[in-house]
Order: sequence, then structure tokens, then C-alpha cells
Amino acid sequence: MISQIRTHSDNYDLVKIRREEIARKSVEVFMKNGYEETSVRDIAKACGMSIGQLYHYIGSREDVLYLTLQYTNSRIVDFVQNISVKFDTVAPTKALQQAIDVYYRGVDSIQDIVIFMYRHTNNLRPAARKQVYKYNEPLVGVFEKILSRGCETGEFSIEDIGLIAHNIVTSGDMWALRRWFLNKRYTVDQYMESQTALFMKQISTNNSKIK
Amino acid sequence: MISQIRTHSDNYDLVKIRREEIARKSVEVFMKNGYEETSVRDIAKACGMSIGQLYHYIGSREDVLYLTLQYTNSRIVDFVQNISVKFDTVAPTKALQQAIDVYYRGVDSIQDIVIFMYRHTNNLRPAARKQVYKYNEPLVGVFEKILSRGCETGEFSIEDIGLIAHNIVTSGDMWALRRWFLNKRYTVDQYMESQTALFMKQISTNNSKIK
Amino acid sequence: MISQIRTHSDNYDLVKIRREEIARKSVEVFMKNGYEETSVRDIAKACGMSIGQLYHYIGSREDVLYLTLQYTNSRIVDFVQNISVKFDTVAPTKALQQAIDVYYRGVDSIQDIVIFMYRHTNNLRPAARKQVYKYNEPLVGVFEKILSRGCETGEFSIEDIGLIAHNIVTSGDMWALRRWFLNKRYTVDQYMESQTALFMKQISTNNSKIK
Amino acid sequence: MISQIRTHSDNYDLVKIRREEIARKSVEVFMKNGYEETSVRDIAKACGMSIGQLYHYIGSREDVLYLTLQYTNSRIVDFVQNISVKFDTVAPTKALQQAIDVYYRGVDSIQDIVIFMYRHTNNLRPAARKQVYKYNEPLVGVFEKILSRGCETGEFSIEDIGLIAHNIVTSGDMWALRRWFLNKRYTVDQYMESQTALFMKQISTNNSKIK
DNA sequence: CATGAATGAGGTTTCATTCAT
DNA sequence: TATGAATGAAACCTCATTCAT
Repeated sequence: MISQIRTHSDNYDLVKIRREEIARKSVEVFMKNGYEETSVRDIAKACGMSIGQLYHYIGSREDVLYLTLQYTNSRIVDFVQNISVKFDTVAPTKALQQAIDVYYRGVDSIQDIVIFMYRHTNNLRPAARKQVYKYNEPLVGVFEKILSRGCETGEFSIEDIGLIAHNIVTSGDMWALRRWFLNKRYTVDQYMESQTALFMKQISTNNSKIK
Repeated sequence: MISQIRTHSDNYDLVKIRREEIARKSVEVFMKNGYEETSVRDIAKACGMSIGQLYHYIGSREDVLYLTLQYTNSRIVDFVQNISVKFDTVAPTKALQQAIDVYYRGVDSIQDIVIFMYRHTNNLRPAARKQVYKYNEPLVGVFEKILSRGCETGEFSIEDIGLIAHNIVTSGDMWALRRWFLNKRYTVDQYMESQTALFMKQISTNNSKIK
Repeated sequence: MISQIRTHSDNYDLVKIRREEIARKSVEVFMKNGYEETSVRDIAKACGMSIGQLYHYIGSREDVLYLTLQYTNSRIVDFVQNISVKFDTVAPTKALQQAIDVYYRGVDSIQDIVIFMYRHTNNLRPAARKQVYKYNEPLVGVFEKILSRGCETGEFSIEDIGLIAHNIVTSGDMWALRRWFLNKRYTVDQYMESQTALFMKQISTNNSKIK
Repeated sequence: MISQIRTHSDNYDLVKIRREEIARKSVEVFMKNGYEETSVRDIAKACGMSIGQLYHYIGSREDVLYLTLQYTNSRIVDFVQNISVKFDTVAPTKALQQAIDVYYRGVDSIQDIVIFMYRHTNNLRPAARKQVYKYNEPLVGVFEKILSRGCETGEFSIEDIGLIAHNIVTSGDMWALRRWFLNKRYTVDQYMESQTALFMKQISTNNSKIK
């Protein structure tokens, strides 16, 4: 959905292209300088546009924030979803481990972006905020799907699949949000393995536990 | 530790009192208007001080942020610690449940402050940021202590006490950080109970499980 | 006279047609949003033209103002003149009353345009301003003609016909310019009748007065 | 009344002084460059203030317009009122002539300001506009008072004193508003005398007329 | 000690006009 | 011929901080 943001152009395709360009480049400056510290002038420069051109495709500075958050959310979700499809034929336990692996390593490689998303989604006006949240939700879905499959095969026994999936995701996010704390004790691999092990304790059937 | 912040006053006690006042009042305005939207003038007014007087006790606007983060962290940690002392004589399982109860309900009642802390700690310059982190650490310690005791009594069986404690705390924080997601599915009580149950799966000895 | 305004087109007739269209549509937007608040983009949209096309018929934004002022002046003058012709065979006193009736009611029905004209004619560069003034002058002439005829028939006795005619017109304009004042005390009809009566006192011969 | 305009200062006296300063100086620039063409920077410079200082005493550029309109209105009304008091002991006919003389010459000497007032009062937001109108009203009252006195002494015979007074004022204003028309035909003295003579025809009792 | 007036750089946004397509 | 994307100067306004009183 492109709308909500004021444009001076009716050329839908061009707007779409430019906005993605803006999102992609803006994330970079925001990562480098921080959102609050980045002026519209900086944004325009980073996008290789004149200020006027920039304002053809957005209505306000906040719209750039929205575009970046939307963009990064989509990128992350797409990334995890795309990879997860491959796990559809893998045994649930294995699939789960691999999905966690993908997501946690992903978080590790874009720590700053994850932090950025947690910090600045609240800066958006309510309507935009909700949109961004919506873009994020499928992420939990990826894990729910695997967990469901595990329950069906009898590998997992779970009361509330949604909560576990949510915990898996947020534990991953925490690797970024609390790296000041976790960095001192773990590497990503250690963190990932430990957490995975803990999750397994919550979901494994006695069967698998005995093994 | 008071230092790091430049003062125009040598009266140590007065400075301390005033700074706590500033922190207390500033949190209120920040919650109401947001940090970025609150000007030094607003802060001074909220504190019932003149701008000049305010600048006797702080060196810059950021110092106010530091004071509030320090203050709120301390308040939270103190709160949980104070209550937890009472659990020292309670059986670890019970104590853990009660501590989670206290913390999660606490988070629920100051959701905005928790979000504020996660968002704005990064705004501080590194030195101050580390200080604030340090103020937060004892919180995990509260849970570590209970878990340790449980291991000693044989009620719990835990490989990495620190990680579990950390997970307990951050799961609580998530109630605030992702309320847009969790609110739709749970009440605070449901969330708390479900999470507690899940943690128990990770730490209970077979012994207690059988019960 | 079309000139003064730079064109990109040599098709004289087309230019004329388009400019009238521009004037007609622009008055509408100007009335709705005000001249200062209406951008060239808004004007183009209101005219159903692209910005580029608009600039084929005008040389600058101010030209649009000129066109609208010229257009509205002409419309008003034409309107009063057309109707006044019908009065040529009517007794001067009657004719005057009817002409006043027509003009004052006319002003009442386009109050905003009258105000607009008084306000914005000064925005034009001197040459254009003079043109617009010239377009307005025939209006006074309409009343001068009636007054002259009345002097000839002996119904009126006037020292300075031009001044009375001017006063009649400007009193009408004042119904728009000072409606904030006059609205509180009069309806158009009352205002019109009272002013007409006062003008009669200034121009009636003793003859007619006795009646 | 000072209020309505946002201040950053609570020092009532200082605000009053500065605002009068702003009004006085701003009228000058506005007369020189026009309101629309005068930037806030220009205003500040004309006032001998920094932009920041200017914004201590106003909330927006429009407030400066309000201040100037309020100021000039007050100046005009005060001027006419002050002079008119002297006429209280003069015979009404004489007093009226003198008051007209004072006002019309006044208008002549500040033509640009009168035009400015008619043009830009509409730029104000409604509340401010009404205030400015209110400041203008006593002007009509000055003439009403004289006319009333004339009716009491029997020199004048008037049906609607308010309307005549209003006409006297607006005829004076027209000397400024339509000087492009009137200049060609009259000097200010001629205009004044002719209009006065015409007003006398509307208000003189037969008595005085015979004389 | 206390005050709050003053600073002015720099923020975001608009918009008349041009010109490559 | 017609389009509307692009320009970028300049508009208004804010605000952390200082310092004379």
C-alpha cells in the first residue's frame, strides 16, 4: 500500500520506485547518524535527490521514517519467509532450529536496524504505526507454522503456539536490544543454541525428550 | 554517583535533592509529551524552576534524560528488590512466581516508562548510557538469586541461570514493548501465567514435574 | 487587450478562449482559498490543465491574477451596462433607483469578489494595475449617464455629476468592504433604500422635493 | 488587550513596550515593501531585533500584522478623537466641517496605511480580525456624536445618524482607496469641500438651507 | 544565587518556473 | 505540442544555551 503519504505526482510506478529508493538510502543514513540527527537535507543528499524532488514523493520527514520502517520490516519478513519455505519438507525440529538460526543470525547482522525499528515505530502517527505493526506480524507466523507442523507430527506438544512463536521472535530481537548485556556473556551462536535448547524444553514431547 | 553532570553549585546535598526533583517531574512531562517534543523551557516549567535555576543542576538537556533514566531504573530495581527480600523465606518456586508477578504487573503499570527507557537510553552519550545500563543490571540479579536458591534446594535444575533470569525480565519488558501485539491476545494475568508456566518447564526438576 | 502577457502560443483565438477559461476557473479557486494561498499547481488543477499547458497561456502567476481581475471587472461592468440600457427609456429618477438596485444587489451577491478586487489590484505591477483600473471606470459612467439625463429633464440638479456617480458606486462597494459593520444594522434592501434616499436629497430639484 | 498572541515572556510591561515598538517599526517596512513581500527577517531587522527576540513577543508573522493593524487603528481613532474633543463647544455645523477636515486630511497624509488596513485586515484569522474591527468602530462614533448634537440644536435633521456618519468616514477612506480615480479630478481640498457640501444637503434643516 | 531576555543557526517545507522528453 | 518531474532558494519558526542584571 502506497497511499497515506502525500505525493505531488500521480505516476504510480515512478512513485513506487522512488519511494523504495528513498527507503533504501534513508535506512543507511539513519543507521549512520540516527533518525533524530538526520535532517531532511541529509536525507535528500543520501538519496541523491534535491530537497524538492524528495518532497515530490513524500509529504513530510516522518513519511521517510514510515517508508524505512515499512521497507525494513518487509525485507526482514520476506527474508525469513523465503528461507523458511525450504524447511517445509524438513522435519519440524530441524526446521525450527534452522529457522531460529536464520532469524537470530539475521538479527545479529542488522542489529542496528532492529534497534531502530523498536525505537522509532513509536514516532509514527497512529495510523502509520499500525501499518508498520501489520507488516511485522507475518514474522511470528513463520514460526507458528513450523510449530503447528511439529504438533501434527507429534514432535511438539504445545499449549499456546502463538506465545512460543512470539517468544522465539522476541528473544531474537533481544539479541539486538540488549546486546550491551548479552554480548558480555555470549556469542550469537552460543545465545542461539542456548535459547533453542530452552525452547525445546518447552515444546518437546516426552518422547523426544527421552531421546 | 552524581558526577559526570556539570553543576554550578557546590552544595552537594542540595544538588542531589534538586536532581531527584528534576528527574521525578521530568518523567511526567516526558510521558505526557515525549522526550523529543519537550523543550528545556517545558522541563523548567514542569520542575517549577526558572531555566537559569535548572541549568544550575544540569549541564545540558541530555543530562535531564540521563537523570530520568537513572531515576526510573533505580525506582524499578529498588521496587523489585524491596519486595523480593520478603521472598527469601518462601520456597523458591513460590518466590519465583511471586517475583514474576510483581515485575510483570509493575511493567504493566508503567508500560510507557519501560518503552521510554528502551527508546531513549540510546540517546545518551556512551558514558552515560553505560551508567544507565549498570543501574538496570541488578534487576536480573533478583531473579538469579531466586533461581540459584531453587537449584540449591533441588527444586530447579538449570544450566544457565543468567540466561533464564534474563529471559524472565525481558519477557516482562516485552509486555510493554509489544503490547500492540500481546494486548490483542492476553490480559496481563494470562500473559504472566502462561509465561511462568513456560519458564517452569525450563527449570523444574523431573521431581517437581511429576508433582 | 491580450498583450502584456507572454505567450508560448501564436494561435490568437485559442489563447483568448483559454485565458477566459483560466480567469473563470481561477476566480473560483481564489474565492475558495484566497489568492495568496493558491499555488500555480492549484490553479492548473482548477483549470483542468497541466502546469505546462497553463504556462502556455500565461507568463507568470501574477498574470493569472491580472486575468481574473480583468475578467471580473468586465463581467461586472458588462452586467450593469447591459441592464442599464433598458433604463434609457425610463424616467431618470426611476432609472437611477433601478440601476442602484441592480448594482447594490449585484455587489451583495458577489461580495467576496468585490473584496478580492479591492485587495489584490494593488498586487499587480503598475502597468497591469492601470489596465484593471481602466476596466473599472465605465461603471461610474453608467451612473453618470443616468444622472446627466436627469439633469437634462430637470429632475436632477447636480453640480458635480462625476462625484455623485462615484459616490453611488463606492457606497455600493462599501456594502461588501464593510459588511462586518453594515451587516449588523441593515439588510441589503434597507441599505440600498436608505442610501438611495440620501442620494436623492443631494440631486433632486426643489421641484421633485416638494412632491 | 494584549492577549491572544503567544509570548515567551510573562513580563507584561516589557511585552507591551516591545510590541508597540514592533508595531511602529513594522508599519514602516510594510509601507515600504508591502506586507506579503516583507519576510520575518526583514521585520526583525526593521525592529532592530534578532529573529529570536522578535518571536519572544509574537507567536507568528501574522501577529505582527495584527499588531500593526491594531496600532494604526488606535492611532487614527485617538488622533481624531483627541482633536474632536475641541469641537465640543463649537457649533455642530462648524464642528462637522472641522472634523471632516481633520479626518480627510489625515487619510490623505496616510493614504498607504489606509489602503494597507483595508487590504490586510482580511488576512487575519477571524478572532483577530474582529478585534481590529472593534478598534475601528469608535471612528464612526466621533461623527455620530457631532451629528447628534446638531440634531439637538436643530441645525441638522437626520433620519439615520449612523449611516451618515458611516458615509462620512468611508468617503474619506475612498480618498485613499480610489485615489487612482479621484486624484485625476480633485485635490484633497476640493474633494473634501465637495463631499462636505453634499453631506450638508443630506442633513441640513430647511431652516439652515434657506440661510 | 536567581532570572529570563536574547541569540541565530538550523530545522522543515513550499512553490514558481523550467525544460527534457 | 504537452507534460509534470525537478530545482533550490527562501520562507517561517524553534530552541538549547548564555550571561547581564
